[in-house]
Amino acid sequence: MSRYNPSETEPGWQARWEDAHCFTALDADCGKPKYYVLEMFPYPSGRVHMGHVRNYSMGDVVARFKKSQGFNVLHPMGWDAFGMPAENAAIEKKTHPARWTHENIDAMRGQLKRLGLSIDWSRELATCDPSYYVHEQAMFLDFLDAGLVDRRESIVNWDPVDQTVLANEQVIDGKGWRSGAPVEQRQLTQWFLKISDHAEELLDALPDLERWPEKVRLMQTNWIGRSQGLQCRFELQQAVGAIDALEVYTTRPDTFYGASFCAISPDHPLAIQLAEDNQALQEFRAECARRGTSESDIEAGEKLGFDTGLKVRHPLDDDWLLPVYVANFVLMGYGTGAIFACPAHDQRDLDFARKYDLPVRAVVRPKDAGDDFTVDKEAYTGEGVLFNSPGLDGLTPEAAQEKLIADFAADGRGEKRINYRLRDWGISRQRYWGCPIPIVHCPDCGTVPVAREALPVELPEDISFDKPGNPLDHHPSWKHTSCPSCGGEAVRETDTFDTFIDSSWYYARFTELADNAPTDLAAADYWLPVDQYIGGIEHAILHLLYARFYARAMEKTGHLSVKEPFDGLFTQGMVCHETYSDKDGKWVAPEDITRTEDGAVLANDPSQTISIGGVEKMSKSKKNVVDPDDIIAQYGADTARWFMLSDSPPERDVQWTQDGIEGAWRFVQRLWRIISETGSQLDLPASADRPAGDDAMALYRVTHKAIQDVTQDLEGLAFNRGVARIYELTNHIGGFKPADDEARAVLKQSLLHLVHLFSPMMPHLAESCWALLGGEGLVAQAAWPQADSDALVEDEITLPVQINGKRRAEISVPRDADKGMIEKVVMAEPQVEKFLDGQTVKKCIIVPGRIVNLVI
RNA sequence: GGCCUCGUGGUGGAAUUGGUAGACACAGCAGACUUAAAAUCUGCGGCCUGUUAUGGGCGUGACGGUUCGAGUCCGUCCGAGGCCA
Repeated sequence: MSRYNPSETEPGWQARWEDAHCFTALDADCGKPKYYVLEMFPYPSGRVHMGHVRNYSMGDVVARFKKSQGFNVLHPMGWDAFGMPAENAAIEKKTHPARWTHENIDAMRGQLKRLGLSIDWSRELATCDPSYYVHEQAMFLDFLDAGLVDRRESIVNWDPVDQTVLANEQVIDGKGWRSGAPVEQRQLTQWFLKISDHAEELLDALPDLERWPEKVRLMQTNWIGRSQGLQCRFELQQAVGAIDALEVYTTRPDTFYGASFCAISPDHPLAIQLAEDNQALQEFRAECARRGTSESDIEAGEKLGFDTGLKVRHPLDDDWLLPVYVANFVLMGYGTGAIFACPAHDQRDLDFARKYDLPVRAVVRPKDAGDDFTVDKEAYTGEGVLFNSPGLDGLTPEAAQEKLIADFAADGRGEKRINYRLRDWGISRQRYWGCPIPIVHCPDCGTVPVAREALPVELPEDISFDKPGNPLDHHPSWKHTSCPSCGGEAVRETDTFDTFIDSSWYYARFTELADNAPTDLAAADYWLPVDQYIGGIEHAILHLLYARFYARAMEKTGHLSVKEPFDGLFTQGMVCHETYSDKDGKWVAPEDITRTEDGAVLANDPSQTISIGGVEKMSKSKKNVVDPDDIIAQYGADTARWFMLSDSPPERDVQWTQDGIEGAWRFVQRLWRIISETGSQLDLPASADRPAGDDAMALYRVTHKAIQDVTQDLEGLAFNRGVARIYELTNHIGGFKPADDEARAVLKQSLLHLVHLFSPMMPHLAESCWALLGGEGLVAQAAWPQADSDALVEDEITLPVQINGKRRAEISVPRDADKGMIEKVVMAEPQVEKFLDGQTVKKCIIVPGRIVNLVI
């Protein structure tokens, strides 16, 4: 008996699939329902990692399963090919970003092909290819015409290491999401996409995304951050130039009578004006800029204030004057950049008030507290009732807010405002390796769009990375051009797009690689929305929110008919591995160690003990990575895929272990052994009919139960459960001894079904087994088996019998037995009699088909 | 600090969604085959008890509650993780 050798069989089957064009998506008129499976496309870093293997294995199971079920499946692959690492490689390795990227793509395409994924490679695309980004540039001009684009000066997050601007979403804990460097504040002219105009729409549509994880919808809800409040004027006691009042936005107008001071952002026009002839305030503003203004910085950092000496009148009491501070915790980008502070009911305000010795007056008290309620070091933000507030006492904060907003609106002193935390999306990046922004700056005409017939604006190839900053800006000739409007001398925009733009529409591009438009509407209408999108949870906010916005922008400009690009979303967990470190604390790779009974030692020097650390996400920096190529070479793609899908639920993290991969490998061999040994003795046609013999019928039942369960599991993306069902079926088949030809024919059919059921997970092994059993054609093209669910209904069923909720016996009754009959059988059961011990049954609960419970 | 998710054997995890807890797998132990090992096959396996059996008690982070019945629903607490602060 020969072992199954994946390195011999797998490339052969991959060639067969390719020759048969198995995975080429058909046209809309093929007569089949469509199904679009998409996994988040990879960045071409050069190597496929285990996270990719898991992600693409899951997508491939869905694609193969749906294809087998008769759908016209679209399962494409492409490359998120612009971005910083290519430029870093250019600097470090002196290779051109384009060359580095294309070499990486070639290497990774080979790796993905070795995994045996059912991808329609005819639709492959790379975002760095001018044939892709030409459409991105054209759409940008469309967006410009449609009023979706803005260009303005703004304070931006500046990454001093990457020398580029970052969106708020790309700043994590005050640091650049890629470089990890502390982010600085700078004033720059930037291009923006007006995503904040769509904040309400993006928020309102979330509940309809029923096939999205609740968690992702919640994260987006929080990110969009809707708040409702009052905007009103606080009159300045004395005007400063043209400024005679502060426009204040507050979500807590109910706390007006607890007002202690007003605070404005360091970037507020009033602060800027006052600073003109105030050296101390100038220094204070500089200090705030240096400290950063990301929300978490401010929350964690010290609250700083600068007393302007100005006073404003309280909106509810002309005689009540409040001091005006410039404060670092007030953001110009949120609301109006000016707040009134009620220290008793806001922790930041309280910290500030205690520091600068300002009054603290409580106006909301817990329901069971008295009017002597005060606040010391912790602001009271809970529910309660108002007090110390003439005309509002006794109301809940919510009721008081509504009343005040209504009152202010009625006499024109203020208005209700809905605010969103979501900011416009700054898309300018001072980088070379990105899509050029198709704009020309003319000294006479201003910013002028590049003529459509002149697109694409291609990146120059001859560039140098000798200087920091943007190579496009340093290029000797590229940026010099003529104005599309007046024909005079002008310069090109040297910024390129944020790469999140590239990934915001690739799902639409896959539906048809049209030559002269971003999308072919008919194709896009047919395929979109994506039926199942699969990727990492780390993209819950950035990519998924941008893509949702972009689909709306494309819809508005006539490039799409749908607003929501992804009907079903699944976020898979990470691949983790134990970490190892030597006595100096340096990370050690798994292949360099040997496990011992009580720990681990260095493989090439067993005298060196290695300490075993926690199980963490595979990462190069911790060296706890396993290379998919090594695994494929040793065990084959099927084994790697099977292991990635077994055991752990797909949304959770999975731990890569040597035992686990070997277990999967043994199962591959076991399947091959059972099928080839048993199959070779079954020299007769398979029978799909219900058999007469008891043993054969039992096997038939088990097989059809497995078909039913696996189908359901794959439908629900519960790959680990499907795997368990396949193990179960294999165990049954492995132990089955056919007594006659009928049983042999059923066994043969069971084997074929078994092969079919595991084929989405282990497609190569399945083809080998299918061929060996004499299955027709390729499994990859065979129709998914139908469960004979009628056969699963047993005539006799086993019911557990509980007495006072504890299981005491089991009875066997006909499936359709009525309650009276069940009760009779229960009472006749010796075990039951023993436990009843003559006591009377007070109540007899019978749930047909489920359980019997006697209460005594 | 707020919101959300999750706590089940030595381990990863099942549990028809309120109805026999621990499927399936990994690791382990015992046996068969073998000169031996590997591979393979068979069996055992939550904990305690001991009248060795189709027995009893306990058992899904902790404590309460609802229910004939709770891993599942509710409340409080403890712990882990995530998001927003």
